[in-house]
Amino acid sequence: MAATIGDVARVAGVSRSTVSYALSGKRAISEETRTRIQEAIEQLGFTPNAGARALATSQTNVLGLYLQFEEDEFAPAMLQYVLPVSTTARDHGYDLLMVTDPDLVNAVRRTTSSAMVDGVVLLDVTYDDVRLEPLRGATQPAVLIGYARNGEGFDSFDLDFGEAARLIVDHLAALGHRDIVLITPPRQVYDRGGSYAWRFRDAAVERAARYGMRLAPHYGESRQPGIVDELDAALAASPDATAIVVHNDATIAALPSYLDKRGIRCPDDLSVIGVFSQDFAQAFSLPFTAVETSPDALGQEAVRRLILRITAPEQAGAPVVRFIEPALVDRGSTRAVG
Amino acid sequence: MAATIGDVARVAGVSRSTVSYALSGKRAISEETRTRIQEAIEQLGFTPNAGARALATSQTNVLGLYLQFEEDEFAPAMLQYVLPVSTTARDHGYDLLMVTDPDLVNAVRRTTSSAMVDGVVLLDVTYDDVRLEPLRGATQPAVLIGYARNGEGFDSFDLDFGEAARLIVDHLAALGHRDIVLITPPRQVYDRGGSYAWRFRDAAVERAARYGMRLAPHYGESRQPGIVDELDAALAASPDATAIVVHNDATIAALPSYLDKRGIRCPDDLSVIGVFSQDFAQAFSLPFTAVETSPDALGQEAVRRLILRITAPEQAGAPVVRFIEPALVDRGSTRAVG
DNA sequence: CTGAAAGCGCTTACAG
DNA sequence: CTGAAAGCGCTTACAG
Repeated sequence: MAATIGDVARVAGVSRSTVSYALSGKRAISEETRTRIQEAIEQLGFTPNAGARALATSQTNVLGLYLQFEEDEFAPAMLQYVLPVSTTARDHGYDLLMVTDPDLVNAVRRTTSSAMVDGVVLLDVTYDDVRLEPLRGATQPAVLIGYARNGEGFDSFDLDFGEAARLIVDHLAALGHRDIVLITPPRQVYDRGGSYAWRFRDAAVERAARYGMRLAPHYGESRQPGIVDELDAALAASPDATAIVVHNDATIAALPSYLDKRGIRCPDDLSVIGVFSQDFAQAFSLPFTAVETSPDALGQEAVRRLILRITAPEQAGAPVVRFIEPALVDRGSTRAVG
Repeated sequence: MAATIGDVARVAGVSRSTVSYALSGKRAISEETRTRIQEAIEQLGFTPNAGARALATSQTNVLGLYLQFEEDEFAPAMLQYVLPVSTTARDHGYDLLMVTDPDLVNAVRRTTSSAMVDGVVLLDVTYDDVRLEPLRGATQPAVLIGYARNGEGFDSFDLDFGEAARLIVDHLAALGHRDIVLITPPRQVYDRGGSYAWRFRDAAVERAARYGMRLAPHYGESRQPGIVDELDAALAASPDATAIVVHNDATIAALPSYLDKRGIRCPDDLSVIGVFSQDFAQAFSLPFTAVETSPDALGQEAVRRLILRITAPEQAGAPVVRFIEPALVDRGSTRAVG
């Protein structure tokens, strides 16, 4: 069917090894030979067979991206991470194997030990991530987008959610707020071990305590009508709250409509502050001040690091756990009180 | 590093071919030999090398999924199609190579002619889709999710958008509506050749004309503040409109908030009817009657067909263009007028 | 029921 | 500057 390197060699009148070297540039080829080979390649529409190349070089130029679509997760939020990973990989000459098999451990083991991928990107990382075990036995390096307690030995990239919480509480404290509601990720995220959930919440609680502020955390929901019910309940439980902090994608996306419906004016009646990315704000028309989550930067940095570890492990050095610095984007949805 | 079939053979005390046959089940193996092999496999943690297997069998058990993230597209909507494709593929033993390279033609050519994939799933299909040309030369079968004029020879699966439009217009006509606004996909979708855009619009216009109804189409936007501005303009241009039909994901997602803000009650002041999936409705809490777009069914059917064409081409028969039947899901957002 | 061997299409020392 | 050959790790006729 498809042309092989042998066909190219025959048409160009050279040996197969010469064609191979012309392709890789790993040794000098005379100008004339090179053009003959080039012509043969074009004439035959030759592309090297990926399997054969992988077998010979032990490299696939494919990265594995492992993620799950959880029921309690807000799908649009996850997509923000997939895109930069995909783009960055391609920019460096890597394709992406997207693995969504619910049997995580097996999927990781299968794809790594069959040498389908040169490296692994983990999304939806949990505090005790079951995928790390099979990964330790793997020959391929891995990078986590998120943070795992058992992540030792792997590069990790995540937002500094503790710092994000402190930034927000400080901001509200400076404006004079004393009574705050916090909507956290759904309870299932905690159960599953999504550490960003409690890293943010615990830091917020601690910081608020330092200021002597009242801060009431409530588990948010990811689906209607739960989202609205939970908001109602949370606000009813804190009738004097002057601000709401939302660390929950589905809830913040539904908030503009909720506030309208309840006749709550922002920031006049209630200051609002969230945790989401610029892109997310765009897509959902969110007019709220927020800590930027920077999925683009995170994805890009993670993939770059992974590729460095694949191609130049000695340069990559020791595993790094990098918490990127959050920044507050003021969209004017908070105001001074008292 | 990783154990090979030779290692397994040695440990089990059999030949490599016997191990291979034990793996594939393609010939009878004595019970005793089988268990020895099984033990050796487990002891060594053996998984067949994917590249070697691909080289020997000309099969990768990988499907290519080709999509673009367009600026003017509402990302969450696209994800609905990715998920069922991924899930269905895995259910049939296939992994998914996700290709988002902006250089479409080259990406298709490269991945098919290097034999990285056994089959191709095309998303974001346009009326004159440039990816079909390289696909004709490919040895792998392809399936389109969407419709292309130059799609002859390929299996295609899409919603019957013409019928969807007629269903909606009929529904509104039966309720006595005579003056309707239609928000279509963004202009760029038309420019790019997204046929679902005009298939829906043209059918709606034609059907409305038959009833002697006024139907005013407006290009919707995909980002704020354009969405709101365009809605304002569209409604202002049809001050007597009693219903709005929204065939635009970003607009329908923003509509609840818009209606609240403008104090428009639905369906009392305005009947609303959309084109979106059950899942989309859930995620965005959309209380609107709509034509179900069935991304799950579409993705699943498409992948099944593709796999049939890969594994049993003689059974697959002639290429099929399947427009799945739309159904109206009544959520009570339309009412009788006049 | 099992084995020895050829072959899939590349890359890369080894030789010249 | 170029070629002949071994080897990557599988599968599968061919033989027994």
